[in-house]
Amino acid sequence: MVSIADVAQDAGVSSSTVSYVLSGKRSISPETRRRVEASIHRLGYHPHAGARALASSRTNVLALSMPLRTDIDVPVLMGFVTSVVTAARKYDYDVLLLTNDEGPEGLRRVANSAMADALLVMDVEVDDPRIPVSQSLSCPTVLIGLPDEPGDLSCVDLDFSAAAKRCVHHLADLGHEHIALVGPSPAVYERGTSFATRFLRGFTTVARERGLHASSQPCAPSYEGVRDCLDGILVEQPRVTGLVVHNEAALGTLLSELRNRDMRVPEDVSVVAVSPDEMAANWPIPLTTVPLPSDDIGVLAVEMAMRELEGVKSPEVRLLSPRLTTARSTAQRH
Amino acid sequence: MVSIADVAQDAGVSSSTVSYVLSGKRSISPETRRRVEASIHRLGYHPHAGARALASSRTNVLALSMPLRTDIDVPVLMGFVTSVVTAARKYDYDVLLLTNDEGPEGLRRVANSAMADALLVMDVEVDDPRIPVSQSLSCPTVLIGLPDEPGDLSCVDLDFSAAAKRCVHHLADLGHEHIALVGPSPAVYERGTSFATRFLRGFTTVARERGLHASSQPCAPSYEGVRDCLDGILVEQPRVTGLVVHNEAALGTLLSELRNRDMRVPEDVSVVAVSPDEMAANWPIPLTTVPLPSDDIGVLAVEMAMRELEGVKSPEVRLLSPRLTTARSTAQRH
DNA sequence: TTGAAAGCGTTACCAA
DNA sequence: TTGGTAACGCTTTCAA
Repeated sequence: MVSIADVAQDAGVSSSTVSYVLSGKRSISPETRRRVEASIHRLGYHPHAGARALASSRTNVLALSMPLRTDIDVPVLMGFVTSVVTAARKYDYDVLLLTNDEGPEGLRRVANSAMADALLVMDVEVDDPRIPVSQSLSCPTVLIGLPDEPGDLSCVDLDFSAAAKRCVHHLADLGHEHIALVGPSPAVYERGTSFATRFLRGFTTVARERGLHASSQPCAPSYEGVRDCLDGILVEQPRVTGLVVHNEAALGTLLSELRNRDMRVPEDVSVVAVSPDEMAANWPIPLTTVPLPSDDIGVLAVEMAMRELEGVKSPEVRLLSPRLTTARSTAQRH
Repeated sequence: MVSIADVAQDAGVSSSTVSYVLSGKRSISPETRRRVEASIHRLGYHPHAGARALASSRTNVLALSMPLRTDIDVPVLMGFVTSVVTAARKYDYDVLLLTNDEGPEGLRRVANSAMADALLVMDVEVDDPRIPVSQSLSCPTVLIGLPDEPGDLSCVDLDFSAAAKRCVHHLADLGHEHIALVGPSPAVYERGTSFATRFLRGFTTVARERGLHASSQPCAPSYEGVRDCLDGILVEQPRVTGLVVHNEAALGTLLSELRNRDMRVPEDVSVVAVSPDEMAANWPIPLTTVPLPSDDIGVLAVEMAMRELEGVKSPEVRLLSPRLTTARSTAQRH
């Protein structure tokens, strides 16, 4: 392996000079810099990450803890992951992927053995065991999601309460008086994933404010789940004309089941959905949506981690304002 | 930070002894081992990964290179990723995630800077730029997928040719004489992803052998894509009674579009699909499928990498035999 | 069965 | 603007 010493010898300088050329932490004469860079190139030198980490106590690695579930929407998850990795590279960071099957121990292990400089924790639940562990670790941590007690950990998420409110206002503005929420899978509520609760709360609040008749149903992403959910809604609210869908995985099935029941969108029922950015084109009808900006969230999570690593920023909670893009799936009530 | 020297002092032994207690690379008296382990526990010692990597030239990290596409089926991808991470942990390995937006340079960077011991490359294309790079790296590499020229790299994938054959035989055995293949997105063919071609070839070969009338259409995963694809099939083959679907992302839309056109499954048309393991339950009707065993493939990829790292195994190509599980979506031709 | 000590490749401090 | 040189924390060879 070609080391910094080889480069130094080749360029006729000391190894510390080479190091400084690389890091830019002190000024180097143009001539020296040129020679060093030439040697680096000629010898095909690459710094050794382990040696660097040892000497500088910096790994340039971020650990990303990912849930291991089937009831969560996989494309959304993947959106986070890719945007985190891509954003991290902009800061010359790499990403180590942890899954939750190791439990919170993974975070502890990685932090203790100095494999990563900061921790990103996805899909946090209200009472997530990874939270106390992260807090005990004195390693900068950013949570993607919003637990009840973030303590001094940073959080970033979509403002799901505001998102629900936008959906309800939109339907109310169009004259709908009977609306229903198709929520996430029951399992999501049960394990206390806060975005579900926050969305539901926003939904209920504004529905009441606007004097609407509103109900809500969780919805398993299977065909039966969607069918039962629609049955439930139509029993409780036979006059429903507006649907808010907060369940990306069930959306496709739901739309085709509506058609199956001869409920036309938007003539018979308006549909507004929370949906990943990219999916818009995949539906039979352009959907009015509140996009779930997984890219923005991932990028922001990385940026917040970087700020904390630079020591110039204390932990904070950032909730992104939702946008609502209107399309043909919502219309004035007939 | 508590180091190995601290442990050694606390236990009254040398630091090399502590190291050997940890690695098990030489025998230690029970008494010494006990004392050392007690000290480790008491002081909360954790080995420093960077120092280890520097001294041993082993990182215990695997790099996983992931595509960054929207036309690939995301749940399948995620299946690979999670199974790789989980399997890696069994060998005390962690996984560094690379995306293809950095291009093949990511692999080079990670290997050169000794951030990983081996490379796993997902979703390889026939003429993938990551292949020559990997070959030049003298770093054990396992490809997930099967390129035209694997050279001396290991490969693991489902035997897609055999998978197609099973599907066609199944339909032929049920008496279907006019069948069609709903293939992946055109983009997948265009960029030469070999599984698409291998599947198509298997399909065509057996269809001819069995004397069937067969056609095939690529299919974009959008609603329009599915509609156009079905239109195309019904024009070319109005008498089709059997459909082979090799397009996980389009499957849901396709089923609902069939229903929309009053084509009942399986009464009017039998459907057999290549589909991720877990999805089976999500369809309105239990589907006859050839499961895509992403878990098995991920596990196998890790195992092959481990064998190569142990130096006891030379590169090999492993194609997994497909299973076919029958369900209600395929039936005897009426 | 154990210890001493020489690396591993960088960084960063102290001098010049 | 540069060089010398201690760390950094661990593994492993050589000796005992």
